[in-house]
Amino acid sequence: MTCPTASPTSATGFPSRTGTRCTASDVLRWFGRPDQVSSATDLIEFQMRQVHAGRSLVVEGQPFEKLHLVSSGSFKCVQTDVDGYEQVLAFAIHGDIIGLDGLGQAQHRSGAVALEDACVVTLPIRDLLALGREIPALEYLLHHAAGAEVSRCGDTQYLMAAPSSEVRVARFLLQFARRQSALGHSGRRLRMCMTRRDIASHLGVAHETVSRVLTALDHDGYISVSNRDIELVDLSALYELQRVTRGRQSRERRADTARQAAARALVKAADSAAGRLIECPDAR
Amino acid sequence: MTCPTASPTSATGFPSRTGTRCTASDVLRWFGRPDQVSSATDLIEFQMRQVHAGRSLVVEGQPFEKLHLVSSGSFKCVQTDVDGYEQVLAFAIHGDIIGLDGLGQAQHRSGAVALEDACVVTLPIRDLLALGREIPALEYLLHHAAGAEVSRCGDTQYLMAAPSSEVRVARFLLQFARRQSALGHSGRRLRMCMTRRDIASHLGVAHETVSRVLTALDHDGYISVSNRDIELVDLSALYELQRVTRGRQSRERRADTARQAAARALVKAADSAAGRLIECPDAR
DNA sequence: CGAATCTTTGAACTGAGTCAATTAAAGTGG
DNA sequence: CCACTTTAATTGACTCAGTTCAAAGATTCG
Repeated sequence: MTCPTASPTSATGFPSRTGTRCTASDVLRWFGRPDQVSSATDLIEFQMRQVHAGRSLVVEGQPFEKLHLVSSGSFKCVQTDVDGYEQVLAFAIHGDIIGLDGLGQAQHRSGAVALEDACVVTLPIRDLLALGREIPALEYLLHHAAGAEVSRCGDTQYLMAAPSSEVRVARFLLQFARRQSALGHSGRRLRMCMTRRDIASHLGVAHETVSRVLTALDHDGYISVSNRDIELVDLSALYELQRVTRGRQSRERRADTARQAAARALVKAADSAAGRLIECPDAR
Repeated sequence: MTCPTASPTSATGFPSRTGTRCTASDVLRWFGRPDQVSSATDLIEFQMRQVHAGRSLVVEGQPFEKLHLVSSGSFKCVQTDVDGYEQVLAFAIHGDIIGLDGLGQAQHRSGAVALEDACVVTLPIRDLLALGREIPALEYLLHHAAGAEVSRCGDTQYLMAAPSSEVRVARFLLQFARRQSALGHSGRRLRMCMTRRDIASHLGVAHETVSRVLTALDHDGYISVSNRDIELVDLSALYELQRVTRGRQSRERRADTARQAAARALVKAADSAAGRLIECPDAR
């Protein structure tokens, strides 16, 4: 869930200090619906909560009582199987809502762990539903978040279905970049707070492979990796690479042809096509 | 989304003829909430629609206006990328709600194609939301469906993240069986209406691999494949196989040891563990 | 009955997993 | 603040599961 019209100002202007309370007006502005703000929404307050790096915000099996709107920091959403293997389902950043898997269920089936010190707005589901009856914008917000969550699952599956690990990583980077830029952040310079192992789990590959692919993409000039900071150097080339569904070319041929001028034209054509799964993030 | 307390009687008793209208009471009973049925819900009618095999119920990019409750038949939910590659996101059967990806969005991002002649109940979202205000059970139904959809995404990711294709297929079969048995159908004898290619797309493997794995599982006595009818012969062995997360044994060793008596005990132990991702379906 | 699609099977190649060892980074405690 | 421990990341070598290409059956449908 990203805010479609968020400006950098509103992003930074959002309250993020612990102990601070946050009004429904703040939340609505945050989601790009300042027109829905009223004196009534000014009076509705939600609690904010700080979560330290490595701590769980939601635990698997916990009764479903509230949703969490990420105000700052980031989380990984995980599901642990009987043998203790941790599957990373998603990464939640700024503006995402955590806990939607519990909607209408008795308990959460996935947990959420903070990847860095973070701050969330707590939205008790009972309150939210009650308020939603009087303030349609709040009800809409919930539905929008749920729909977006389902949609994003499709993106993730598309990501995981890629035949080569190189493509998976490329798609992951582009998806991540796109979400960042939708929030008014840089879509080129990315801070990856998660470990390589987390990324690997999310993509369904070995963590060594993630490491190798990142190194390879760096060598080939697609990206620039420095520890957990990744810069997308050649966005259009990366976009081309990510498109490969099957029977991809060898790295040499790609470097010679695909990455040339033609790429840019193709990106534009693809970008304007309807129903695209991954958009090429704007240069910022 | 499956009905937790559905009995075979209520399943077959649900109206499924085209042209028939279906009341909110029918829908509530269908979802195991007969206590919520009232004279008011008797008066609310929803249209039913028949969809022939191969026809689209929802098209990608279509404006979001309604949800569809599958009354009979089955569907595949798909997302097509710019190059025409079709990613199968899920299979919807009896009792599932199609179109939740559009909730709170302007349009659908995934489509739905009937795998066989099917019948659905059309739930216009405007009506549903309006009715939800007066009849909380209907609102709850929507939320429950949305939460279940998100949860199921986790299952699918777990499925796709499996390191070996054998495990992916095993998990897929068990998931499918579990959903069938939750509806009061057999969890052993499965009718797979989708093509091998559809399964392959959903699992993120080559369609040849699906074919090979099914043949292998048949030879090893796990299942019995006859065209699109698959019988799960040894459920506990299949459950054991599915658990393998990494570094699996060779097929011979498995056949010698794991499939023996020990398996059954392990299944029971695992079955009672909380938070399991895939339950071992009951024998029916 | 023929065309199209789906399914199975074979053979060859290779990408990615596994194991292992080294280096780097991030905590921890004195 | 530095030594020490622990965890994360990188890199190499080896092996094999799974993709790809190809071609032969089976099934479905008009």
